Amino acid sequence: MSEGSKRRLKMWIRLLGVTRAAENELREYLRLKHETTLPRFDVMAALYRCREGVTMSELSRLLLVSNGNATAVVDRLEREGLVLRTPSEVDRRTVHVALTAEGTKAFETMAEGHEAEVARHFSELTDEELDQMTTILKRIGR
Amino acid sequence: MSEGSKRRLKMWIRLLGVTRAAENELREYLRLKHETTLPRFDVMAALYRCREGVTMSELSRLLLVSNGNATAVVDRLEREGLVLRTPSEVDRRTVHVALTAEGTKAFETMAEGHEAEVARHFSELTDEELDQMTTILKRIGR
DNA sequence: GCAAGAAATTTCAAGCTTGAAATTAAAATT
DNA sequence: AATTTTAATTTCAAGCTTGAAATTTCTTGC
Repeated sequence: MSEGSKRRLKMWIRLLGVTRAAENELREYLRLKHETTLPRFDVMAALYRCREGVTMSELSRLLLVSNGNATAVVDRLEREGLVLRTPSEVDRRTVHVALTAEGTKAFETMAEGHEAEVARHFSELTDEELDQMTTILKRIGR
Repeated sequence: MSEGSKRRLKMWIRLLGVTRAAENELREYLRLKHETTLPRFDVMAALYRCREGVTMSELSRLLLVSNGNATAVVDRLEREGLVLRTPSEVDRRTVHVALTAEGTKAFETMAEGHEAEVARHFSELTDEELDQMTTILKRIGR
């Protein structure tokens, strides 16, 4: 194996560790302060960004999860009255999902604290490091 | 909300996306080429790094997952003969887990391709970016 | 128009994951 | 020495996640 691949592997292992640690903190915040979970929050965040609503396929593509997964989480959120499925008029295969008024309100309540937790977790980074990081991550994501 | 917290949030969202994308590729590699899963691979990788074996607590701390999770994955790996639990002599509460000879061999077979996949996924990064990234990630992890 | 193929969603089984409760054992306190 | 506290692990229910199969609908090529 090449030298470069070893260095990339080590970077990947650190990346995974940092991501897991942050996820664990966010999970705890959502559980303790809002009695919800990270997957639910992620779906709601995606729908908040796309106010007009998205199809199930778009949702799973946005979150990089399987369609079965999206279905399951949306099912639960719908049961709780936080999101709404609307069958499309033009294409009867597709479904539009969007936050309800209640869901929007619930998300806004959580989002501020969520952002604060993220900021706290990455508070040690300087502005320059933040820029470098963002630039590099953008390049990886194509 | 402060300007800095918004920038950190955006960075976090990108970080999450990059991590998920890489995980999805690695998951596919492990499934197609080795008929196994990422969680199983992660446990085996941790045990490969600690050849002498670790306790269940150490394992879940290393992987940043719950102990219940570690128990479940180790259960399955043990059923498949890839890892072995050994009760400690000194402290009858603790258990040592280690790869079996078969498990070690299986891991080595997978590891090379895994490293190659990681290298491929991050191939676009320059040496300098790799350094910057690793340095910053180290700082976040304390 | 119709059959074949492609696309969107759901369903399903199996595995993953969490957090809390239960169990067992060691350590600390009285 | 007995009691309390702390620690390591497992168990459990509920939810999360995947990938494959099934279903329904649209599209495409005859």
